[in-house]
Amino acid sequence: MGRRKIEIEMVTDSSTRQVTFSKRRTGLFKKANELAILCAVQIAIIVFSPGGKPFSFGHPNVESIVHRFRNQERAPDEGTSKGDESRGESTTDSNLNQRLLDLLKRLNAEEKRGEMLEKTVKAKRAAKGLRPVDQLGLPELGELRSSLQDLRRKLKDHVDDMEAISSLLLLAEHQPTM
Amino acid sequence: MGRRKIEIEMVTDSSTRQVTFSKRRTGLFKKANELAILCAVQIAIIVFSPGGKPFSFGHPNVESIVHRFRNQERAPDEGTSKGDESRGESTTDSNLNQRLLDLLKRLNAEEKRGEMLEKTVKAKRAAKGLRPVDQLGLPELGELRSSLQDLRRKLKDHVDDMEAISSLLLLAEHQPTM
DNA sequence: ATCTATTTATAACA
DNA sequence: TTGTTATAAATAGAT
Repeated sequence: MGRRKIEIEMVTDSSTRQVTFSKRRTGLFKKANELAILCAVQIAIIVFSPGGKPFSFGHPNVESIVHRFRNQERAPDEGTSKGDESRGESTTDSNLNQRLLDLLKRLNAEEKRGEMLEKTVKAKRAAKGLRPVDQLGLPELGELRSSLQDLRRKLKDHVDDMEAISSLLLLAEHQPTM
Repeated sequence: MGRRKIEIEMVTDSSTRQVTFSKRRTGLFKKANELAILCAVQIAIIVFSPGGKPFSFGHPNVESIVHRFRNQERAPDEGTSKGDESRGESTTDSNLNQRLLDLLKRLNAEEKRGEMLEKTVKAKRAAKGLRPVDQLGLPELGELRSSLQDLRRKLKDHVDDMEAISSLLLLAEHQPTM
């Protein structure tokens, strides 16, 4: 979104990183605020700056949301009359989210570990227009794929879960240098 | 960012609102993920869907971040070699952030405590188009305003602090039922 | 779920 | 840092 496209990897220059953090944090909070108003929902964000300083955003406030989350309360903002359906999903969803993050972290770690892998992937991408995740053959990436397939199997009947998968795929596509 | 520009106000159509929520939540989580990687920082997001279902994102995970936030720990993610410089700032900034949160909590508490106050405020709002915070006259709210003015005075020369003020004002404007 | 026309967010710069 | 601008991205409405 700037003069140039940048890879999603740690910004090496400390100064630039601080600027990026400030600008993107502002943008993120703005987006969160819009989401809260547009959809009339509660949302909380906590982020620590590169220097370890805490910043937070909460609509209506962080504390109440954290509390509600911890108690896994599911008081309907506006009952969509799908009471039963939504009840069991929350836990599942949290688990998915966590797993999604774990997978992303591993993927990211793999990338940085092997330059060879990166080159291979790029070469393959250049040759065809296939999606990166499906092109990888190393054990670790195969494991990622297996995890995805696993997730898909287990979530066949859960709409929100399918949503989680798409999120994972979306994020995976944007992992740096793939 | 779409075919048309939309106003930031609750989407009235329930179906459209759900779609908007899904799309923007995905976008928000993606942005959070990028921020975490680009700046090597910890971040957590908790949001409840219009149906009351919880969704969360955490890098590395929600729990640890919430915990760190609650204990107001300021362990430096990575020393930017600006030891002295960043040392003094973090405390100031954290204090501001904390104060901001405290003020918001008190404001929120006041709302729930007095129905009378709420009605008065609503009546005043209906009468004119002024911002809520500036309309209140009760001791507690006057105190909030004083705090804001105090903050502004003390922070004249600090950019980050001005940012904190704008955040506070932004949040204050969106306090529920005011 | 996909596909564009547009609106936004931002990486470089100044 | 505070603003400006050229581009990359996000997304509203429609398919």
